[in-house]
Formats: sequence, C-alpha cells, structure tokens
Amino acid sequence: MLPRTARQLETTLLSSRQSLPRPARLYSSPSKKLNAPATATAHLPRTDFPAFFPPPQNVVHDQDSAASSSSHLLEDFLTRKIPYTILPTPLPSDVPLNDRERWFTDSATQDQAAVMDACLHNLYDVPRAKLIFDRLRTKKGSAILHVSMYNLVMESYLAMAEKDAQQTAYWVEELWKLYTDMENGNEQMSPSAGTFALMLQAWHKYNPTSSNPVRSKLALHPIQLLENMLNKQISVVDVVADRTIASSDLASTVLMSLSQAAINLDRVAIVTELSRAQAIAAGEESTTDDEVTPVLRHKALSPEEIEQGVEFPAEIPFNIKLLRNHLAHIAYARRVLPDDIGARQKHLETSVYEIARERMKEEYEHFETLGINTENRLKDSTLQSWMWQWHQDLRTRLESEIKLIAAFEAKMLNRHDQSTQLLSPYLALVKADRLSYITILELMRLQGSGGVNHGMKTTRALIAIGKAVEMEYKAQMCRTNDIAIPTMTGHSTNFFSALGYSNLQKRRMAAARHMQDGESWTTPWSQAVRSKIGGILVECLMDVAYVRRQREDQVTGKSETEDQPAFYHAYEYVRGTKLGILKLNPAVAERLSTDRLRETIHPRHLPMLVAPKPWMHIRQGGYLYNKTSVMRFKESIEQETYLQKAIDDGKMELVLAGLDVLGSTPWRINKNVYDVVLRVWNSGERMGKIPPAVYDQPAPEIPENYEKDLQARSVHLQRQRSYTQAKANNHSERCNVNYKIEIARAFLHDKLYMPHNLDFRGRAYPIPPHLSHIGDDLCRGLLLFADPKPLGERGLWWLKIHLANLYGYDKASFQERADWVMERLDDIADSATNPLDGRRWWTKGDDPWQVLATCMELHAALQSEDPHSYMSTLPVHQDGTCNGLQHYAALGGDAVGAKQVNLAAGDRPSDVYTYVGRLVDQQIEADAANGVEMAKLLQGKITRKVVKQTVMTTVYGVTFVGAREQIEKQLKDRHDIPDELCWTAASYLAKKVLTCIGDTFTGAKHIQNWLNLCARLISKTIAPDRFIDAIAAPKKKRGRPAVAMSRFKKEQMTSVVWTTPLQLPIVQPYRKHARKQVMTAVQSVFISDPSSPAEVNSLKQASAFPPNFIHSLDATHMMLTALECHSRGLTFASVHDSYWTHASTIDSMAEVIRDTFILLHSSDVLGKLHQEFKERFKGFKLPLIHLQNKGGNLVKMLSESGVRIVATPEQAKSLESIAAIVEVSETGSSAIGEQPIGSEGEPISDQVFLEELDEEDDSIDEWEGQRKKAAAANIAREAKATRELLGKFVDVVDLLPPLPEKGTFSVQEIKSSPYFFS
Amino acid sequence: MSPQSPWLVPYWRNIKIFRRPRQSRGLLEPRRSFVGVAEAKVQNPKTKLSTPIYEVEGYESSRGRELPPIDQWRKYFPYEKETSTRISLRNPDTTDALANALVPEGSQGKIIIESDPGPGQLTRSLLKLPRERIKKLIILEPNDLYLQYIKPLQAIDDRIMVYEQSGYEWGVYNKLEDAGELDDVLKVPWTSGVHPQLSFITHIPTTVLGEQLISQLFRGIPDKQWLFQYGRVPLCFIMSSRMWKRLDAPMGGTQRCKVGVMGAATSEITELLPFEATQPFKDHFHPVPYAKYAPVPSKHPDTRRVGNPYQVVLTVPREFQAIQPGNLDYWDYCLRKMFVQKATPLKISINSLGPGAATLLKKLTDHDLPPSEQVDIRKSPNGLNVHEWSLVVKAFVEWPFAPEDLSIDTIFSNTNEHR
DNA sequence: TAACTACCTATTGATATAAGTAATAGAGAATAC
DNA sequence: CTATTCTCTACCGACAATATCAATAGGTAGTGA
Repeated sequence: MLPRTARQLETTLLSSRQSLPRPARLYSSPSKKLNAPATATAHLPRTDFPAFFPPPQNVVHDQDSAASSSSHLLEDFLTRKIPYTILPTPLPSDVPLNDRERWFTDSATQDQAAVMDACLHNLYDVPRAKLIFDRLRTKKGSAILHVSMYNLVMESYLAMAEKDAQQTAYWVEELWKLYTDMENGNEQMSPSAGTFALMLQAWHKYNPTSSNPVRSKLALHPIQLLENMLNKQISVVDVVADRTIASSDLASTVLMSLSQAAINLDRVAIVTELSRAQAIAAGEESTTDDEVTPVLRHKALSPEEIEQGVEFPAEIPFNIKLLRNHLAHIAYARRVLPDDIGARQKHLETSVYEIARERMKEEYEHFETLGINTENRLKDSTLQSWMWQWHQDLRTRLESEIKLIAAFEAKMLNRHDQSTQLLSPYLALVKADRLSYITILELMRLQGSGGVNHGMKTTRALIAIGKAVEMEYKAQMCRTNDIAIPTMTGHSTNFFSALGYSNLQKRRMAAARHMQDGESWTTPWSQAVRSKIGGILVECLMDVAYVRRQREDQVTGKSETEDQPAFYHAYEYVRGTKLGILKLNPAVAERLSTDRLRETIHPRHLPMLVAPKPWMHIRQGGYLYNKTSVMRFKESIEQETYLQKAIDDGKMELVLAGLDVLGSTPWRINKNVYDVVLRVWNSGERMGKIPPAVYDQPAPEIPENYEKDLQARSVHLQRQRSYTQAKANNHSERCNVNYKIEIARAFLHDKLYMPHNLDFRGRAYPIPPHLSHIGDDLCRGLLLFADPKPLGERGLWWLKIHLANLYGYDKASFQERADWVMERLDDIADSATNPLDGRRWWTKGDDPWQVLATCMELHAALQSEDPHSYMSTLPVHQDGTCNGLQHYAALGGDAVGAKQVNLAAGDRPSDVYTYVGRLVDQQIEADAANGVEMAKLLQGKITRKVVKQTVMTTVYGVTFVGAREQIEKQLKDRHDIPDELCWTAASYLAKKVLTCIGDTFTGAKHIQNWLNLCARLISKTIAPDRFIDAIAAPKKKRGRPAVAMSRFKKEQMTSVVWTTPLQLPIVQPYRKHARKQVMTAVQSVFISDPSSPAEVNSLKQASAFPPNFIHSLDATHMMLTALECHSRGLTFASVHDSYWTHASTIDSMAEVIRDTFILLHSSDVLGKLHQEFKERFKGFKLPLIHLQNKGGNLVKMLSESGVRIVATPEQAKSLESIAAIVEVSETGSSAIGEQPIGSEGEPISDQVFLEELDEEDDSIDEWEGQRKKAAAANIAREAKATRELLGKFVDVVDLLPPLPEKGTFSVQEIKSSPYFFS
Repeated sequence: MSPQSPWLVPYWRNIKIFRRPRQSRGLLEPRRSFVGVAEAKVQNPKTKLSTPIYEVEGYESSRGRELPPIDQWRKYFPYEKETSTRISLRNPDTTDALANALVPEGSQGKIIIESDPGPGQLTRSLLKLPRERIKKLIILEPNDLYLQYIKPLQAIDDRIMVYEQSGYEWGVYNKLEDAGELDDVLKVPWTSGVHPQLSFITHIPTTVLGEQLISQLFRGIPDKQWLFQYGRVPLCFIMSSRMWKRLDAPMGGTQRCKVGVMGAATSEITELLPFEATQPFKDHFHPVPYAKYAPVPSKHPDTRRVGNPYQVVLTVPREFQAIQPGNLDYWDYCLRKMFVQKATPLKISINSLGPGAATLLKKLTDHDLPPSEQVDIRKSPNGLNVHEWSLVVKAFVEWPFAPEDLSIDTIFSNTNEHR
C-alpha cells in the first residue's frame, strides 16, 4: 500500500540523516566550480583570514605593558565627561505636520517616498515617481530628503531619456532643471559626486555634437561642471568611479572629458589625479603597496561572471572595476573581503530561494520516480514536495493577480486624484517566483509563534511577509550594487586611547561613506504597506495551496478524502475581543515536527560562514547582503534617530567595535554531542529536555456526571484545555528541536559566526534565532569554539569546575568542585563514551547537554597523553552571581549586599538566595513564637528555591503581586502545604521576602527608588521649546481646568534618555501608541504607526528605568570586557552576564572582568547620570499639579529623598498639598513659575519661570485679576488646591532628588574576590 | 496581614467562594461552605444592625422585617463595592405586579427559587400573594447587609428557606438537592408542558458575570442540566435592557448576536412586564447612582453602567429543542466562529469554521433536498433563523473533516513561562 | 466663469464581541462631564 | 476637581483585536446665473 511505503521512506530518510552528504552542498549550486574558491580558504595564511583583527601573537609579546597601560587608558576613558547625543523632544500629535518633520518623518510621507522608490526601480513608472518626487521636495529640510534620493531620481530621468525616444528631450530637460535647482540653492540640497557623474553622462550623451543632441538652455559643459565640482571640493576620481556609470567605456569617456576640462581650466593637480586614476583602471599601476596583493587582477572569474559575460579584466585597457576596487581599498584601509572567501556566504544569502527551489523540485521529482502519481501527490508526499506544488500554483496565480492589481490601480488613478495608495509598484520589485517562496517560507517559519498552535497571529504574519519582501528587494539591490565588503573597521591595540578611538572613528566613517556612496537610495516601507503586501500574498496562497487529507470514518470504516487548503484563516476570541490567526492545515503541521526543514530557513536566520561584515552604520553590518539593523528598535523612531545621530557623530565606535569582536568569534558544531542528539531525536523518546515524538501523557478522563452537572463540566473543560495546551507545547518544542538539529547538521563541517546586534539598552544578542549560544542547553551543548587552545594545568582545573557548575554543584569552593569532579570520573567516562547505553549520569545534571559536552571534553583530555597540552575547544563560562544585584551593590556601596553577591572576597561563594531565605526563616521563627498561625505552618519550609526567583526579579522591579505569584508556584511544587493555603501563605511570604531583600540591599533599594523617581519626574515634563505653545494651546475654553489637565497629558512627550559610558544614547521607547485598523486582503489588521508621535507612558517609563539602567550598565561591562579580551588575544563570547572563553584563558579573562568592573564602578556612574539629567533636561518644566496623587505618596517620597523647592511665602501658602517639599524663601525668590492656563496673553519670556523676579508677585495678582473678571461664576467653584497648583511649573532639574548616600563597600575589594564571577 | 474590611472584598469572591473573611476561620479549620437553614436561624447574624445614618420615625422597631421607606434606600443600603452593580427592584408596586404576573391567579403549590433577591422587595410581594399559590420560597443571597432584611422573614413565614450563597455558584444547587430541598419537585417530562411547580427568579447584575449567567443558563437547556432536569422550568430575569435588546434582536438586524440565537433556539423569551412598567430606572430600582457625576439618563444607554434601563424578562424552555442533546458544543462553535463576520454572506463567512469548510456549501445548497432543508448562502449569519442554523450545524457535524478540538481557544495563555 | 446643489463614495469613529474574571491588593490613570 | 471604575501588576530578547455601520468629509457632475 502506498501510505505504508511513504511512511517507510520517511523513516529511512530520518534515520539516515548522518549519512547524508556533507552540508556544504546545501549552500552550493550544482556546479562544482563554485566550491573551488571556498576550499581555497584553507590555504590562505592564517593572518589573512579572518583579517578583521590582528592575529593575537602580535599583541602577546607586549601583553603586560599593554594591559597595564590599557588599564590607565580605560580609567581615563571612563572618567572623562561622556559626550551626549541630544535631539529635540518629539512634538505632540496635534502640532502641525511641517513642524515635526525635520527629525521624524510621518508615515504618509514615508509611504510616498517608498512608492516613489518602487516606481523608480527598473523604471517601473518614472512619470509617477516624478509626480511624487516633485511633491516631496517641496518639504524643504525634511528628514526624508537626501542627496542620494535626488541622484536616484536623476539617474532614472537619464535612463528614461534613453529608453523613451519620444520623450528624450523632456527627460533631459527635467534632469538639467533639477540639477540647476540644486546648484542655485533652491533645493537646499547640494549635489554630490553621484550628481556630477550623472550630469557628465547626460552631457556626454545629449550634447549638441553628440549623435543624439538635445538642446537645453540649462545644460552645462563639463568645464562648468568641473568648476562646480571643485567649488564643492568633490573628488573627480569619486565622480569617475561612481556607481551610476555603468560601463568602463562610459567611465573612460567621462574621465577624458573631465581631463579635457581640467586642462582647459589649467588645473594641473586634477589632470594628474585623473591620469593616475586612468593608470589604475588600466591596470598599469599597482593598486596598493606590497602588503596586499591586488586581488582583482589575478582573480579567476566566477562561473556566474563568465555566464553573465563579464569580460576578463586583462583584456580591456580601462576597467572601472579596478578603479573602484582601489577606492574601496583606500576607504577600508586595505581590509577588503576577498571575493573567493565571501563567495559561499554571498551565494547562500543571494540564492536562498533558488537553492530551496532546487531541493523541493528534487524531492518532487524523486517522488515522481517512485511512481506516486499526481492523484496521490497531495496526500503522500513530503513537506518539500508539497511546497514545490504550492509554489508552482502560487507563482502562476501571483503573476496574473499582480497584473490585475496594476490594471485596477491604473483605473483608479484615472478616475481619482493621485492620492490613491498604490501597491502594484511594490509587487513589481520582486519577481513572482520569489514572492511565492517568501510567502510560503515565512508562514512556515512563523508557525507556532504568538502562542498559536500550528499557526500565528495574522498581523505578525502579514507584516513579516511584507518585510521579507522588502528585505529581498533590498538584498537584490545590494547584490546589484556589488560593493566591496570590508573585513574591518580598523583596529587598534588599545580601544580606549584618544588616538585609538579616533583611528577607529576615521576608518569606520570612511568605510561607511564608501558603502553609502556605492548604494542607490532606498527607503523603508511603512507597517501598513508591509501588511497590505503580506495580505495580498497570503490571500493568494490560501486560495491555491491545497493538501489532500484522508481519514477513516470511525463507524463505517470507510476512508474519506478531501482536498483542503494548506493554510487557512480563522478568528478566535480572546477575552471577548477578536483575534485573526493564520493556521496550517493539521496535515501540514504534523510534518513540521518530522520532516526536514532546511529549505524553510532563510539565511537571515542562520549563522554565517564568514566573519560578519563589520558594523559601519545603522543598517550596515552583519550579513553580507541582507540588511539588518544594529539595534532592535521597539516601535520608536526616536530610538532610531538618536542612534543614527550618534553614529553619524562618531560616538558609537566602541560599541560597534564590540559587536564586531563578538561576531568575530568562530564556532563549530560539536559533532559528538550532535550524534547523541540525533540518536535521541530519532528514537522519539523524551530525554534531556528533548520532547518525545508522541506526547506521552494520558488525556483527562470524562467524568460521569459531565452531562448533567454544570460544575463538573466546567472543571473537566479546564483540564481538557490544559491538556491540549501541553500537547501543543510538546509539538512546538519538537519543531524547535527539529530546527536546531537541522541547522547544526547544515553547519556540521564548517566554521560558523554569529553576527550580533543590540537591544535598545545596549545588550548584545546573536542574530540567528534558532541556534546560537544564547539559546537553551541543547544549543549550547552543540556549540564549540572553532579554534582550539591547549588546556594547560589551569585550563584542566577550570574545565573540571565548569563541569561541576553545569551539573549543579556550584556552591562549593573551586577546589571542592574540582575534587567533586575527580570523585566522579567513572561516571564521567561512562557518560562520555557510552552516553545512551551507559548509566546516563549526564542526563541528571542541571544542563544535561552541556554536561555531556564537558564530559566528553574532559574525558578526551584525560585520556590524551598529556592532558595539559590537550587542544580544547570547549567554551568555559564565568557567570556573575546575580549580576543585577552586583551592579546595584557596587553602585550603592552596600557592604552586606556586596558580600552576598560575592563582590567581597570569601573562602567559598556566597549565595544570596540562601541568605535571604535564612533571613525570612528567622522572621518566621519569631512570628511563630508569637503564635502567628501562618508562620507555624511555614516553619522550616523556606528553601533557597522558594525565594530565588523573587530575589532575582527584584532587580526588575517585581511588585508584591508578582512576587506572591512566584512564591505560590514554588509552594505548590513542594506539596507539603495544602493547596488552598498556598495563596495566603504566598501573600505572607512575599511581604517578608521583599522586606528582607530591601534590608539586605539597602543601597540598592535607595538607588532603585532614586532612579524610579527621576524617571517619574522626567516623563511628566514639557520640553522648554514647547512649553510656551503648550500652555497657550487650549484657547477655546478659557482656562477650564479639565482642558488644561488633558492638555498636560497630551504634552507629556519626554522619554527618559541617558548615555552609557560607551556613549550609546538610550531612549526608553514606552509611549501610548495609538493604533489603527488597516484593511488588508485577508482581514483588517490593528497596528500602530511608529512614526506618529505619542505621549509617553510615564508609568512604564518609571518602572522600567531602574532595570534598564542596570542593564545598560551590565551591557557596558560586557562590551568593555569583550574589547579588552580581544586586545589580549582571548576568544570571547557572552550571554549578558555569563562570559565565555577557552578553559586555558579563564584566568586572564577573570582578571579582565574584574578590572573593567572596578574601573566602571570607580567612575562615579550615578553622579554622571545625575549630571547628564541636569544638562539634558535643563529647562524642562514640570506642572506642579502632577505632584499630587493619591495619598500624597510622591510628595512624601520626594520629601524623604531630600527634595526642596523654593517658593515665596505667598506661594507657599497656596501649596499646602505639597508642603512637604516647599521651602519658603526669605528673599522672595522662587523656583516656581506661574502662568494661567490657556490665556491668550502675550508671549512669556523664560525669566518668568526662573527664580528671583521681584515683580513676579505683582504679575500673579495681575493675572488673577484678569482671570476673575473674565471667568464666570462656575470657575469660582474650582477647588482651591488644584487651582493653585495648575498654573504653576517648576524646572524638573530643581526637583531631581540628590543622590542617595553611598555605603562603605569599596569596589577595589572585588579584585581579590574569587567568586565574583565563577 | 492587615485584617481586611469585608467591604473591600471584591464582589466575585463572594459569589464564587465563601462569604466569610479568611481571618474568621482558623488556619486549618475546614471551610464551611454552606450555612444551613437551621443553623442560620440559631446563629445570630455576625454583623449587628448598624445604626442608620438617618433615623426614620417609627421604622427602627420593624427594621429588617420591613424594608425602609423606598426613598431612604440609599441611606440604609449605602454604596458598597460588593453590591454596587447588583440591581434590585425597589418599588413595591412594581414587585407586586411582577409577583402577580409570575405566579398568577390559579397557580398552586409553586416552589420558587429566588436567587440574589437583594433587600427583598420582590420576596415580600411573593409572600403577600394568596398562600396557596406558593408552597416554598428558596432564597439564595450572599450579602450580609441584604440578609439582614431577608432572614427576619423566616420568622414570619415558614415557607422561606434562606441560603447564604449566591445562585451564581453552581455548587449551591447541589447543596439544595443534598438538603432535600427539591425532593418534592416533580420530574416532569419535557413533552408535558411547562413545569407546574418550579420557577426561578433572579436579579441580574450589570456586569459581565450577569450576562454570562444568562448565556450559561441557556446552554444548560439542551442537555437538561441544572434545574432543567426537572422539566421545562420557567426563568424570570430582572435584567438590563441592553441584554434584552440582544436577546430580542430581530433576524437580519445589526443587533442580532450569538446569545440571541442561543436564546431563541432554546427558549421562548418574553417581557414579563412591559418595558414602561419598570421605567424610569430611578423610580423602580436600587441603587440609583450619585447623580452629580453620573446622571441617570446616561449618554451611553447601552453600557453596563448602573442606572441604565432595566426590565423583567421571562424565558420558558421550548418543547422542541433545535439543539440536539450533545450537540451544544457544535452549536457553540459554529455560532461563535460565524458571528465574527455576521454581515458577510455565508458563502464567504463559512470559511471561519475550519480549513476546507467551503465544502459545506455544497451540502447547504444541495438541490436534491427539499427547499426547507436548504440554506440560501447569500444570507449572512445575522440573517439566519434557528432552523437555518440547525442546518448549518448539522452539515458541520456530519463533515468528516470538521475540526476536532472545538474547545474555547487554541491560543496559549502567556502567563506561565519562565524557566 | 464662479457658485451652488445634489449625489456619490471614501474615510473616520463608535460599537459590539465572549463568557465562569482560577486566586486578588493597592496604586495610579481614566472616566464621568 | 469628586467619586468611581478601570488597569496593571518583572526587564529584555519577542508587537499588535476586528467586522460592521453610521456619520462625515470630500469630490464630481450638473446647472443656471
């Protein structure tokens, strides 16, 4: 029978995984030639690759001096004043658009620009693009306008002139017009090298003596153009080498005419420069000095290039590529990624879809040869073969659909104005063939996300697909542009010296500029457009993709089949609101946890085969062609704008260099562990956190009285639901593991690299989502460093300790841990040699897969002749013990706390959790003695485990409710407390635990409060340049307080912003984004417009600031450590507060960790933050009314932290509700400014709001008088306190509490604490 | 732990769990889930009658037994979070009329369960009816203050049984049975007309819970759960007009909704008193909201706000049930999914039922069937009558590839992550 | 040609939806107008 | 400018409610001055 055969085949495929061809094939095309360059890699000298950083041995010899001097430099670096990035606060949404556009483009404009971009691409619809462009460029000074946009438009005009013979004159004329406008300043946009390259081409093609003359009054002769260029100090060579000059012939012509012009102008230097360029392009002059061999001339052409008819460089006298390459070498300071080395990665990135297609097709045809006829194809084939089928159908469908859409839109455009939103230009950017793959692959990838079983939320899917299309378009552009890729941004033996820094900066900026010049302009799509595009694609897919399902009727035994959509759309209700979801047909979902998946993974989600492209700019770095952002932005353009500015200003060098260091660590797959994983996987059994193939728990039974008893029914339903959920979880876990195995297999014989980027606090994350060292135990167990280092005596010792740590034996002293391991050598050997058939000791450890990997490493080392010279690749970890609290303790100088988190030395590690547990226990004892029932119940039951999570999460600002929940869960797990009492007990305990933590980390507590208060105040302020407009805004209702209050709410636009010691500006993204419904083909989708301004969410701003600040600090520590480790030649990787290196280099890393931590915390971090707030938020006004809240808590807290504001005696009288923080001035000076709300008075000068204005009292009276007259009786009813507060403002800087006092602990002690990181 | 004021205990806790504050129990003492009648009689009310804020002349002596003058209710039943959304009939004329309508002349030996009566105006009207009409009146009331006006009635009239629990707890009905309270209720076959003895009355609060209760009770009918195991028991709801509008919404109208179809499928639903008989709200009900900031003719009359119109509705289970026993989940599923796009023709909206659900269209339009067994698929879900719905559900049930898991949602609750 | 109206359609805003809110303290924001 | 209800509750990685209908805005076409 057929089904049986298929099943057998499937198992065969599964079990034979190991013997499948090596994965290199996965990424190579069928042609063998391509592999050749890749294998050549091995022969390259080590120094050349990875060439990003100098080889360690160069540094080693002066390591000591470097280390000691670097420590001074680092100290200087950290203690200097941090340069801030300052941008204006966003304006509220009711401010007219024009005023807002300089920094933050709104999405309507964004959409226009994106449509224009699409219309220009391949000259899809240049006339339309021109219409849009002409509209856009009226917005002078808007952030969206950029010279490269102008250049692209002009390039298209020029191309149109050529393409459309009827209109040549028109386009040429428009081109010159635009140029003239740029030159004469009308556009406020200065021409660039690219502009001149275009104009020279225009001249060349259409000058009066050319074969196709176009008369234009505005046309300029090259002489004039050259003059203009020189005026703007634009390099002629840049012009000649510009991207827009398509052929060497053309470039040569341009060069000649420029030379001629230069001769005419008698500019000898220019003539020389040009002739040298010519020599380079002709290959007559070595492009570089001896160190680097000129790459291009000797490079063999790739098969593709031969196919595309690229000519051999040597055969033509003028090769523009040579010149461009030369320029790249200069820009990148000679560190250019050789083509052959990048080839596989490039191929991987650019040909994903082709590769996927080949594989699916292969699979499909394979089934064909097995004689499975088309009739059963839908039912019996594999996932790949299905996908191939869907793809065929979808592609055809899309081709016709896109035509329909284009026709429809054209009709609409005729009927209506231009304002109709267009989609067809976007759809034309990427071929239907690829659109089809993108759609299918993205849906497969997102399966199981968002908590949806076998599916996903529609919104996420549509946006993701839209975005994938956009990415594909941009990746294609990258490929077309084919800019040389740098392998470094420059390096320095010391990152922290002024010289080292400015070197980094110079080099990175040159490289970034080179990259930018080489790329044509493009612009991101708005979320709405993405979801609409996604909607169209998904709708079509659902319409054409089918699978055949078969089932047997349970009664008749008759088998039934039905063709069903492979993907379908449905709605669910979540607490009464609808939620649209896309789901996979169950038949498809089943395959995802069994079939092979590699076709479904985009390289954008895989590790890389070469070291990542160094980060040069906000979207420039990481993968070679796929653009990724250096920071993961929340829906906040503010964050993006700040970062952009900081990078432009050259402040981000160390952060970017840090990311490059993290990305440069080569990894490989642990083959031995992989083999074990695979065996477990294929066995389908549950082990080491790998879920079973078939969920192994029994379903709940239906109770007898289910039919009659409403209560029994609801209980059963609940059980049923949690069972279903557990089962679904099992399935999705299984899918996840499948992904990991698949990726591991693909990279089994390769070095791999993890490109990193940042979250908004500056923490670094590897980009590949499935398999990276940040992943779970399984991922980590599968990864090894690629480069081995000899263990040495210490290394061996550390390896043992590492094993003990992973197993869970981490509370003892180092030596005890090492001894513990020695006592278990037998088990270890058994685990290493006989992982599955032996005693399986490793599976009982905390992190079984890593334990296994370590067992294998240790065993191998011990078995080797000389364990000390064993070449080890296993990463060994040093973890901060409760890192957040460590930072808090260091900031606050908490002696007790410092001891508990091992900042202070001890002979064995302290454990905060145990400590807090004991404290709580003591209090309980006391309570029990006093007869408190609950205490008696809980006596002796407070283990470390009960309090652990709560202690950990206090750093994140856990509240009572959260703590209670955690503790309740733990208590329930113990099973020795009656279930119904757990909740009450948890309430009781939560209070105790929170108090105990507060008592232990008093300094931390104060700092947390201080941070929280600052954020609370800042997020309620109004920026100085907005202030006057803000209070004058509500004119209609003559100072009705309600209006004023809501006005203040609307004017709350200030996010908390600060700068880390590495100069990274951090913007908290929490705002109250308004969301709108957007219609798509599938359903309407509810999304926010990130570019529309929104008030801050001050609650979130305040509660998230303390953890975010601490995280920005630990991120800084990590980056400093990474940079320093790199300088010292150590391999380094990190998972936030867990730092990894080779076993042999743990000692040096430990030293670095301590040095950087001490220096960081010796640099008065908080003082600097305070100072920054004072400067950054200078003049920001806080309406006093915001200080009032229920119970006067805020005022109380402010008062307790020592805040006092100065007020005149009169003012003081009216300020009773905030009396606790008012200080009456004798001199009559006041920090409180007053301004009646909404009055249409004359503009108010700043001084009114500042202190020391004698006349101020008069002015108050005057205002009051006016108001009384104007206002009717109802205003008189206003409550006194509020009226008094409403019109009053204070500078937020005056309200910021002084820093809490620091405790006695000195961070220097950390130097001698062995268990600080362990 | 600071002793919590019982007033601060949220409403639902009293409904779901046990009324007494936790502190009143010893730590390990088992929960007392039920206060029996006898016990309640003996036991003095835990809370003493508190001194009223304003004395009403001559009233104090009869307080509890009698209700305060109806214009004084706000003072005797001040704002309390627990009861703030519980709407109770206050006007004795209205309750008299209602009592008469519910237990009309000629009724005999009725057993009435009155759940959540509030202060008990309606209870009193029922007791005032000629004695032979009502045999037993079971009161389910959890609120201490209200109980102070309910329990004294037991001394006057032995037909009353008071249970200090809300009728919203399913458990209480098991208690009633266990206590033999319903022993003398006949099990009347579904085909033998409306139940002659048993009736159920409740005030529905203006909360989600109230609305839930109504839809839950409808859902109990097809499988003859709850009181329906005794037969076609009539239910009387004092409910918001907002809810009534939903139940009463005409086919094809924009108001037509899932609960409306479920109601129509299971019961005959009528206004027991005309709408006007209970208007305006402030003349008939308690509590009347503080007028200054929440004026009673509200801007949004269709919200759950206290003060919006209330009325009296009677539902009687139908003899013929469109929902076959055991098919409830299918109905639920189909209605829920289809009403998402309630104004979209079946032809399209049917897809909400699952992958490939479009094949059901063939069945619904099968020309071999008599026209009465076909459904016009150009109609939209809000335009279908109960019969048409039963055809849709039938097609769904018979569909071999119908989704198997019809449970409420497949979305994981994202509450229990973190390792 | 400017002005006006009737008519039509695209956009915007408001509203309802599900249904045991598992257990629930306390602050702060929002809402009622 | 008070009473009451609603919301939220641990940071980050990792983000999301939607169909329907009435009302309004905005545009077109037609018309007669």
